[in-house]
Amino acid sequence: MKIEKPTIPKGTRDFGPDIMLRRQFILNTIRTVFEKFAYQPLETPAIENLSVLTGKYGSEGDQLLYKVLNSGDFLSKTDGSDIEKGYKHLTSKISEKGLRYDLTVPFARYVVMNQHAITFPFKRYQIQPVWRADRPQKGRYREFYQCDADVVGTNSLVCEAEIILMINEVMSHLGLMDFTININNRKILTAITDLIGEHGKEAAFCVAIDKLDKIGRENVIKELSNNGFSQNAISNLNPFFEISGTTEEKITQLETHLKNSEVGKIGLNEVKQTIEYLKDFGLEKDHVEFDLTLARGLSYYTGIILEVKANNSSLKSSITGGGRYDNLTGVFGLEGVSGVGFSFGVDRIYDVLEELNLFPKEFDASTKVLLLNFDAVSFKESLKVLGVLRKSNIKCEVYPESVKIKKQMNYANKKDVPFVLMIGENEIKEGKYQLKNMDTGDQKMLNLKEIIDVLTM
RNA sequence: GUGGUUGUAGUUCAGUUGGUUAGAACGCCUGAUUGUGGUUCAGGAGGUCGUGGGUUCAAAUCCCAUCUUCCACCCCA
Repeated sequence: MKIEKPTIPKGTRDFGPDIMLRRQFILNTIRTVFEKFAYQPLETPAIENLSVLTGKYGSEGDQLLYKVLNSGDFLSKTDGSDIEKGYKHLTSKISEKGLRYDLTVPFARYVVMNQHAITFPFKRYQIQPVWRADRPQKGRYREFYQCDADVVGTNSLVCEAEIILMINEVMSHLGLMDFTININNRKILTAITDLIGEHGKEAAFCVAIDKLDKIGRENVIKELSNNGFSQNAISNLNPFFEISGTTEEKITQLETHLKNSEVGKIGLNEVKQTIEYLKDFGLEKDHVEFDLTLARGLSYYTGIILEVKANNSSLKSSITGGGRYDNLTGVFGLEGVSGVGFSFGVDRIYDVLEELNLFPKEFDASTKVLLLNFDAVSFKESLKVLGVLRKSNIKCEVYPESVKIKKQMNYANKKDVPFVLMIGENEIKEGKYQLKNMDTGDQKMLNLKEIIDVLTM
């Protein structure tokens, strides 16, 4: 049999111990903050019925769904003509399940299925991997974690404000101080599309305007024009391009421009109210910047939208995003449930922290002391000592085989174990053990109590 | 889905216009040192040159296909 080198699928990654320690640091930080804000945990299955997933992310999104082939004879429901009808038709016949694409849609599904048991407003957080059949590149993976927190069943803008508080708290715990929370409101974008006379073309408008900082004004105009926006509409857009200044200044300018649009005024008020709440919370620096060009792709947002980017990072894409959706559960038959949520992209946050060298030096997760294994008698005594040390919550291990001391010491060095404990014939006789500090090379004969004192210092 | 890019030892990489037995560093193993590590010294193992096909007297090197890596576009965390 030919031996082939094992590989992992494109866009997926293994997380070795050193990486996992850092990931857990991020994950634990996020989880702690979610729970402090009274969000409750939820997990949903990795695979969902395709009917739950399809049509929720736009036509592009459907392309990026991983479909799971029916088990058993997946061809049993097909015949030759199905192939001729094309792959989309065939897919529906041979695949009924798919990997989840995000955590929001499964959450909506959960809310609908459990509406009678849920007390609204319902605040839940969910930290699980999601999968997208995208082509991988910088900051983009096919399997990645999302950390979502959503509230459903309330329109209160305090939720939006609390999201901004949570983002600030998480970032500051992670040591990432230089970031920007861009916010906007879908209603404002709807209003602008209406005001320039292109009612209903909001989606195309959003996609184009979102790229303003990336491709520039000329190219945005070109793209709008290509998408059927009239010359007149595009020139009507000019005043909006001129909006600038601080968040307050931008809002003031927009108030003039949007005075004839009901929906625009509502959207603007939502932004103002959210910022007002932030002041009430007493947040000193909120990192919030109003950004009229922020649109975000997902089709279900209807109110405030937000996106977080790390400044001074080579990663230009967002590390956190979210917004309000008025009717997410509507597609599953539950109308009138408004929700707002956001999601931390752990994998991207990891990349940023790594690049900016912001990870704490030590995580205190490795072995504190290694017990050397001299011979059978020493080993037996070691097991007793291990039990005592572990009762004192000391991370410890014995080298499992009685090999050369050099090799055992080397093991301690490789794992950055700060202490080794030598339990040999002499030590057992004396009832004291040699504790060696691997950094300084010092070693002392100590009794168990003294050893525990040193190790728990 | 579109365009580009990458692949040689466990790892990071050299490898001339195609020409003997494909190299280095680090890592690994053994010994100097049978109860004391990091350092040093001596020695050793380790490769179907991503895979498959083609051109050639001769291919890591040239051509084709395929997979893989990374980057950009579309879109997104």
